[in-house]
Amino acid sequence: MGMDERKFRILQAIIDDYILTAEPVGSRTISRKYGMGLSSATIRNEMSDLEELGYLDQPHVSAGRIPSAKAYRLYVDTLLQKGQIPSEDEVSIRRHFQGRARQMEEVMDQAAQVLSHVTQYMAVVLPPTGNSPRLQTIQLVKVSSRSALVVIVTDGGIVRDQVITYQDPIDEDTLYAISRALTEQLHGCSMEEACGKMPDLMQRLHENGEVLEGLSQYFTSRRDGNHRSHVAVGGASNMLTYPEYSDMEKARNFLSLVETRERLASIISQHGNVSLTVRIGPETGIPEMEDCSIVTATYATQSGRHGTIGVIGPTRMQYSRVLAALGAMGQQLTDLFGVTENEEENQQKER
Amino acid sequence: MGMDERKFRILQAIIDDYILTAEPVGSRTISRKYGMGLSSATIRNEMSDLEELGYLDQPHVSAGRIPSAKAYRLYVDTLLQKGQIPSEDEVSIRRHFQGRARQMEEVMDQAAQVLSHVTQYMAVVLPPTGNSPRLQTIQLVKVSSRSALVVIVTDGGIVRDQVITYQDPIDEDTLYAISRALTEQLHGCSMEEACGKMPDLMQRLHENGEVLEGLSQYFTSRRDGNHRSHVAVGGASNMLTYPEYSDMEKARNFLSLVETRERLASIISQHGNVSLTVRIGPETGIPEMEDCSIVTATYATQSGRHGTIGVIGPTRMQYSRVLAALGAMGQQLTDLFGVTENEEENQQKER
DNA sequence: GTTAGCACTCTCGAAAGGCGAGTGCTAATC
DNA sequence: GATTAGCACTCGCCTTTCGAGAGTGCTAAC
Repeated sequence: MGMDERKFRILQAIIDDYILTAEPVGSRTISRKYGMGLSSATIRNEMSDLEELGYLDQPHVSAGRIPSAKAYRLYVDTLLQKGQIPSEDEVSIRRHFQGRARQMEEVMDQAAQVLSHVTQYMAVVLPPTGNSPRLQTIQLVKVSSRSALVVIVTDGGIVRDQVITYQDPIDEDTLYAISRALTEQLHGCSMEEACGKMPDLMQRLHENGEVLEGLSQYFTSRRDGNHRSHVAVGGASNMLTYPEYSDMEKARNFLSLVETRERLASIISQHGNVSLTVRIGPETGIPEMEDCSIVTATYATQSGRHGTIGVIGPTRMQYSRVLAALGAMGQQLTDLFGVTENEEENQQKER
Repeated sequence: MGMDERKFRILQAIIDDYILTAEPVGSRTISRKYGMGLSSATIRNEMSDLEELGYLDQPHVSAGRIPSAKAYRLYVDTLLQKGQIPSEDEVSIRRHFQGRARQMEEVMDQAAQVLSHVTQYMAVVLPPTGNSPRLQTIQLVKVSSRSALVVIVTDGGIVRDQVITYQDPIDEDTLYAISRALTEQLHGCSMEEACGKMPDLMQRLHENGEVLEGLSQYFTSRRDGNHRSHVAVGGASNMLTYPEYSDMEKARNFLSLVETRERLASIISQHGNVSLTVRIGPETGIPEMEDCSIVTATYATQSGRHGTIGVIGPTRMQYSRVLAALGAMGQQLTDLFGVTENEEENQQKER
């Protein structure tokens, strides 16, 4: 007994129906709604086979069948083979980003919002990370006579800023001079390298030791790449719509997980640099998400940095739609950050 | 029939018990657990009176009584009269912020986290707003030859930065010169005033019209004070713990409201500049929160700007504990932003 | 190989009934 | 006059029961 064409079509019908209704599917339903001119009895036999093959589960004897994780896997794999399905959602995604190019975090938030709205599941957007960013410009901005704001521009955009304070007042011109010196010395360095160079610099600019001290701490704190600035989440409450989470305890655990952004980010970013991944139910390896699937896509900024976007929904999610939406959104973000941040031509001119 | 001492104590006992159990309280329970040497029959009579006075509700004839919003109001008012109750939570709050002074948003997030953890309700932290911030320093940081990052420092700390782009390349020294000129001209201005001054400036520095154009747009976008940078939320999932939200539909609506941060922020920030407010159930005026109470406190940074912190929980929340925690956290944040940002001495020296 | 028919299983929802918590009233007591 | 014991009564909730309905597996016929 193997998996023939007919079995496959029946399985597909079952999955489609289950995605729609979240109820176990019976042989009669398939026979009528998805026809193929077969009687329920025949379907029944096939379903029995499919169960034995591990594609279907039966909650109890007198209920219909439910697709297993294995079934979804097959379903998604064939979906992926066929190539991306274009969709009308793509248009609505495009429309949301027309015009104003905003700040990165705003875009991320908006992307999560749109994605969750389009799919009706939960969406997560992570900022670009990867090959540790190279310093490009360092600038100290005077806040008061005894404190300054450190602004660091990396090749991949802006790293967050931070206030440093010191005892001896420093005026603007001096700050500017320090900034120039620092930029000159540290241009093109990674955070680690910058850490290494700091002692040397502190000797050279010893009269401003205090400033450099603060800066040094800052580099150290950012060195470990795991500092994720912002995690945008949208539509978490959508998950409560689905019967999968009608159990309060489950829902609570899930939302509690979503609230710890670091953990969520690490879950979402676990794709082996594959641009489009689908993890189904147990494949996620996360107890709170045993009834969930996670679909991720990546977007690129210039300089090879990649961000991740993901959709989390019940295992019976509308994969084709989610895949399409994620693809479209990934493209959209790539375009967006390409335009906003892309300065390759200019940089080449400069050299 | 009036509200005498004994009635009040009985009412208090009922509220205390209901806060603990979320179950209607019967006369027998009060008689036994909260003694006072009265029999259940006497309590019963008093409860009947209290119901007539509008302090108690009865879900149905053969159930115990439930405190009404009016009862909570009385309860909270006397709590407030007695003055702040010190608590052991204060210590745990203090401990969380020892050492490292971090970036504002991090502190906010952390505050929301701690607050929700201590109270077991949901916590919200809003950044300081108020008397529209005055520009202090404007600095353009080179990102590439054709784009720069605008960093604006206001008297109240840091305003977000934004990238502007332009056609003609500008080098660092020119950017610095522009920055100096802008700072000189716009120091002490509000966003609106800055908007007004821009046309004039654009004439004077006409060769850099493009940069100023971008800047002008930026000012305009920030002019309307409703631009709230960040809303920190913690413990939203805690709300699912309480039987008040065992109804999925309610829970969903609530969480959906929480997800739209603007709306949440506007709800939390609706305190008439009173440093400590309690809104109980219907007093909130928000349908999704009819079973909730909102407690807010404010914290101050220098220059008279105020931020808001709030806790949202079921109407039967542990008010005394929440009030204490909020008070402690408000103080903590005031101290923190006082130390980090407070430069009053220095500023006075400068003048 | 496919299908009709049938007995069987098991869940779900409604109805029924008992339990228990709590009340209000009355009459006795302090 | 306030307090309390006693008692009848109410009503939500829990459990049980039971029938309906959906679905299956098997067998025998096509």
